[in-house]
Amino acid sequence: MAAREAALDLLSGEVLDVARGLLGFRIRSDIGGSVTVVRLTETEAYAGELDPASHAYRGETRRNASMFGPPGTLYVYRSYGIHWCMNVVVEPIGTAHAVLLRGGEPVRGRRLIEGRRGRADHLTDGPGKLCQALGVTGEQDGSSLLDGPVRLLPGKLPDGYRITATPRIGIAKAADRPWRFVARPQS
DNA sequence: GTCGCGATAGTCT
DNA sequence: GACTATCGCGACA
Repeated sequence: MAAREAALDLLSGEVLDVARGLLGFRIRSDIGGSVTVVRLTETEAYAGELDPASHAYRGETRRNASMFGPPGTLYVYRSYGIHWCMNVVVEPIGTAHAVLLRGGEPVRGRRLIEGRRGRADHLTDGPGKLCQALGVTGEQDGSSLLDGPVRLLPGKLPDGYRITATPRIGIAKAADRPWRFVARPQS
């Protein structure tokens, strides 16, 4: 199966399954003439208008418009006025379900990532850091993860990685739902 | 390793 | 005018 079809197949599922299933997938960005790749190890599910913690809970606005697009759309927003955070839109158009990409491990372009981050550790272990590492900004908001500058490539977690579910981070509403998924080497 | 705190500006009430 | 789907730093253990 081609990469595009494999990614679309996953994105057609239910948002919790997508959030879990994205672990091990890779994000490839081709921005500013340079390619960087990160393998995903941390995601969170947001259930659109059904989820008080979702940006889409109160319906469509200027900021969240791309959440209402087709599966595979990239939703990028500014967090705390400083950072960028990226989401993968899933399920049919209009449901505004999405998966926040929170963290990963550098696979390719490590030197470029270190340059963008301005340091050599903690490169991609947080949603703002992940976007900075990949060079993702509001310019990519609304682009397609299937054939845009930032793409989703199928992949598997390294041997020995285990997935755990925990409550989502940094939210006040619906804070009890264990919709954050983290993959770590078995300890 | 954990905890506390300030920075910062767009978005919505 | 209030509230963030965060980060990096310093203090402490």
